[in-house]
Amino acid sequence: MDKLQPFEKDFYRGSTVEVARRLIGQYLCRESEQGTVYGSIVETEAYLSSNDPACHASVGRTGRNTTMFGPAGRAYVYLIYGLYYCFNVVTGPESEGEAVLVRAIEPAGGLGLMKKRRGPSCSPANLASGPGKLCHAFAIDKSLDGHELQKKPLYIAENKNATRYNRIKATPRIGISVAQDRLLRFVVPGNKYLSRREPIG
DNA sequence: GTTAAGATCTGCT
DNA sequence: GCAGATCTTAACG
Repeated sequence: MDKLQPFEKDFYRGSTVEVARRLIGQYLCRESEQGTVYGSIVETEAYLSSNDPACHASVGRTGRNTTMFGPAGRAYVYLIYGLYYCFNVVTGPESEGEAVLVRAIEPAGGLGLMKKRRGPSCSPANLASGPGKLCHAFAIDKSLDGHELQKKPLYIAENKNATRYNRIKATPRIGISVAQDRLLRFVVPGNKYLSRREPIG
C-alpha cells in the first residue's frame, strides 16, 4: 500500500456542509498495536450550530460536547445508547460547535483485523456500515475524543482514487427525532457499504 | 438523588 | 419488521 499522507488543518476549513461533502471518498486510517485498518468514507452527516436542534451543541456547551467547541480537525467521540461509540470530525470556527458524523466506511485495508474485532462471520458490507459498527471495526473509543486528525494513530488521508466517489447525494439524516426535514446526510448513491440502502426512486 | 431519552445494533419472528 | 439490550448524559427536584 502507498503511504497515506494525512490532510493538514486546511482541509477542515470552510463550512460544515462543505467539509461533510469533502470527506466523502477520502480515507479514514487507524493504526494500533494490532495493525492498521483504513477505508473510504461513503456516508457523513452535518450537525450545525444554528437552527439545528438535532446537534448536541444546540443546548450549549456541556461536559459531553466540549470537544465540538474546539478547533476544527479534531475527533469528537461519544457513547450512544450506553453501547456504541460515534465518531465525528469537528468543523466550523472555534467555539461554534459544529461537526460531521462519519456514518459508514468502505473497507480498503486491514479487513482481517476489522473482522477479528467485529466477529469472524461478519461480511465485508457489514464491517463498518454504521456509526457504531465503524467505531468497533476501527477501535475508536472515548480515549480518542479530542485527538487531532492530522496525526497517528487516527487520521484522514487523501484517496487518490476518490474520483470514483464524485457523485454525492444529500438525504435526510438518520436516527434523530427532530429536524428530520433537513438534507444534511451525504452519501455515495448506490454504494453497498452505506448504513442503509438507498430509498427507492 | 432520580429520571427520561438517546446521531444504534443485533437477534428473533 | 420489531423489541430488547444497556448506560451515560443532562435536566429536574
